[in-house]
Amino acid sequence: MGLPGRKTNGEGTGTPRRSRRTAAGELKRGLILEAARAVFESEGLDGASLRAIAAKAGYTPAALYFHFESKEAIYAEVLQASMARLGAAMTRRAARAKSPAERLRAAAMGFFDFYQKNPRDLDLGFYLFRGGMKPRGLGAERDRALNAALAALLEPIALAAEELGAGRAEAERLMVECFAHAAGLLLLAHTGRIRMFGASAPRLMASYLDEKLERLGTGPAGPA
Amino acid sequence: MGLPGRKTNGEGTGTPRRSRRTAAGELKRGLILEAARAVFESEGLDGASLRAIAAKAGYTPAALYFHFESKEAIYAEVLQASMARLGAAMTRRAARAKSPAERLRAAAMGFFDFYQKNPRDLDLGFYLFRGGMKPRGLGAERDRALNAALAALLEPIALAAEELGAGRAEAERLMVECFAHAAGLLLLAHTGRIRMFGASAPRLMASYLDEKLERLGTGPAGPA
Amino acid sequence: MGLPGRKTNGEGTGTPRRSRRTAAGELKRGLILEAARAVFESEGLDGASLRAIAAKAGYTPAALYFHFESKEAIYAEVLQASMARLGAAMTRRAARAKSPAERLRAAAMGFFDFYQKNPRDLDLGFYLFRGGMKPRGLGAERDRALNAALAALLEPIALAAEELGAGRAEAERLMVECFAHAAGLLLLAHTGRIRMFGASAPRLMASYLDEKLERLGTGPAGPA
Amino acid sequence: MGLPGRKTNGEGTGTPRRSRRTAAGELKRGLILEAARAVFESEGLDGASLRAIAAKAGYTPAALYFHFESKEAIYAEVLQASMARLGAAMTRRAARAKSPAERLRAAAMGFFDFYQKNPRDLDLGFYLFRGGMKPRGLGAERDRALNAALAALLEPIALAAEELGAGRAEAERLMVECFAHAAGLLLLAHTGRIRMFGASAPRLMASYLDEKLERLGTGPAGPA
DNA sequence: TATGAATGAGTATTCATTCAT
DNA sequence: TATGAATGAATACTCATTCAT
Repeated sequence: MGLPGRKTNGEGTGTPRRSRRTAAGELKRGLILEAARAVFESEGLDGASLRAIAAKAGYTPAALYFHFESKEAIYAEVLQASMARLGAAMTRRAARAKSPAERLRAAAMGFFDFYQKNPRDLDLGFYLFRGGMKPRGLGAERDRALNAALAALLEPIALAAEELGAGRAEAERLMVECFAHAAGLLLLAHTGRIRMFGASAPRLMASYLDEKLERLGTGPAGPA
Repeated sequence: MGLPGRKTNGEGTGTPRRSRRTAAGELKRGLILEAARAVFESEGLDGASLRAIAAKAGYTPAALYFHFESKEAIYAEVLQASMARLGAAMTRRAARAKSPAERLRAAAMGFFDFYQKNPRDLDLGFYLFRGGMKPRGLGAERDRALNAALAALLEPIALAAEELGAGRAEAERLMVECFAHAAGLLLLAHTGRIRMFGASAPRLMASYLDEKLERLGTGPAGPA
Repeated sequence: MGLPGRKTNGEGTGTPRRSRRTAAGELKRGLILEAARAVFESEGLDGASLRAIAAKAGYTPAALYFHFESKEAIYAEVLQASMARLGAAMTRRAARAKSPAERLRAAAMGFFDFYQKNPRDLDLGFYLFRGGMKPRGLGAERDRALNAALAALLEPIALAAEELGAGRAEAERLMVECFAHAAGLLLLAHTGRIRMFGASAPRLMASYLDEKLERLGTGPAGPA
Repeated sequence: MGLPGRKTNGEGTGTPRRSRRTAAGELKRGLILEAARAVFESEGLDGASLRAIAAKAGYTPAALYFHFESKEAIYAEVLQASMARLGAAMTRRAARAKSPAERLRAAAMGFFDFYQKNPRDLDLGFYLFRGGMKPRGLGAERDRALNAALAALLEPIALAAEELGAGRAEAERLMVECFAHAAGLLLLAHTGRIRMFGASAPRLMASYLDEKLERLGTGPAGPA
């Protein structure tokens, strides 16, 4: 009666065997992802079991397997959606910026503030960008996609730096530095290590950008 | 790689109630911690179950409870050992520094390099400093201890900054910023997001410190 | 011996959240309860672990969780079924009684005889009516339900006493006394302490009722 | 190292292989039993693990095996001690009784009150008089001993009844009835089923004895 | 497309007991 | 006489996944 446990797990690469052509199908996928996000939000990463997601979505756990290959696939798509929201937030913010310097600030602070205000998205990002995804074969491809998405998201920072006179290499370096500083501050803030030093994360991020911009104006910092 | 470090291991931390001061006992504790580290290394944090650790150590799961109060206690002690090694590395490095500026650099780069070279310790740190430890009753107390240890480890940075003319507040801010930048860079490097931009994490860290030191020499950055 | 009784089994008791009204499902539930009863019978209450029950039923332990919320839920339902059988037996007996005195006797002796003939049901009752159910959160609610069921079962004794002229308070007292005497005799009989005195439990119960009835006829015993 | 789990369990009957001749040995046995009692008192039956008892006694679990054959053996001896205390309480009470009727009352109420006031002893009695003791071979002999002790304890009731004119058979029957009624009331009281009917257990016991004594005075109830 | 049913592996922890020392 | 160390079996319960229907 129902031989289980034989984790055959697809044909190797990671492309779902489902057709995914019907409009109804897409809609249901969306509802499930919504439910997953809600569960992440309320229960955190550890509480976000397939069962919990299914329950929230009004489905049986088994039903999800028609729409998604695995739990990790759901996680990944939720992260994708999260990054899409992040991108939207950053775009919204950039639209109001008038000068290159303002664009740089808008992009970097947009990134920072999004995660500052949505700590669960941060959780998600940390989790999935790290070793969370077990079936590595599946992960590799998605990893590329996530990297590309991330690069696209951060690109405005580099562009603005170029507009401010930096060379391409320097501009990219600055972009990475901003990303790193933001990530570090967020990590600290998120885990309470910032408050413990009596500091304010957003202010630290802002002043970091101040210094960077000032330096950009002054002149190139030399090759590093 | 084995040496569990100096452990101090007073009477209040998290060891079973009995006396257990025998040399053989301590040795076995060490072997178990070694095994735990190895499991972290090979299986990642999620795979580091009690069973896995016990198996690696050549024990029955139940046997571990003679030596440790709980799984979390093992985790915590492994982390403690990791931080002890970090501290030792930083101290070694600081010993060779002659000027305040060098001391600051030594401390910050010592911190950074340790984790750069021991990515599993980084994993451990990230995991345990975050919400990983569920049973909050135990966790709360240990959290304080870890925070204190961390603060003590980073303090040399602040001290050096003060020697360089910074006020206490500014010095602490700088310390936090260095910590955050290092953490961010490590995170990125660790997850492959740095190479993808063709950058070198240690060089980025070094140049971050250059800028900071230069700014310190120039004069205070104003209140933030 | 199988029939789990009338179970009523509304929507609030202790069954998994889903609809599950399928005939096959109910049947399997019944089989599991049967198995649970059998395990109680052969292993005693302490040996009645989930595993044991599952094994007897031909299931994996995990499978039971599809049909029941928890181990205690199984216990409770087995007890419910037991009480349902008890109720049926008492009702059958009461139907043949013509006078109030006969009704009182029928109720009390029906209660007594049921447990006398089904010692495992007695075990079950003793166990579950005592501190056996650890998770008090669940237990508290169920406890009320069981108390109510028990009270309803014994009520005919009090009613008959009232018909025989007793006031409400006296009638209830008598009911409790009968219950206690029956419980005590059953306990003794069940543990072999009765035979050891060369006495017959049913005869003792019957003569206890004789005395009580005689006393009721004579007049009230005064306040106690 | 250290092949365990092979429950060889003595040579069959239940006589400990220990010598038990030294005075010091007896003293330590006593201390352990004391500890066991204290644990029963504070933790209840389920919390009374060997480990807990050993800890309370200031020993290692393994140490207890020098003094006792098994956990059940400790339980049994604690019960023996409990019954000894019960006997003492009853004797004390009987000493103050002047007439046969008073002696009967003293014995029965002494029994009842002891358990009423020491519910943990009741727990113990219920547990061990029932199927609690797993190694049945061991249990059989002890069972006889316990039965004998119990019979001796209750005998004063029968004796008093004889003094009041009852034949031996009738006297024994009365003794058993009193025992049963007390046991039943205690069970109900102990599990909260008495309060639920708004009755008071001791009062019910007392009035039961009133009726019995009245009936004894009146004349024999005829053979049953 | 979805469900009910079931699985096997896994979770941390407790237990009474044993044995070398 | 007692300990430290270890064991194997047990505990209830969760998980992602599968499959027949």
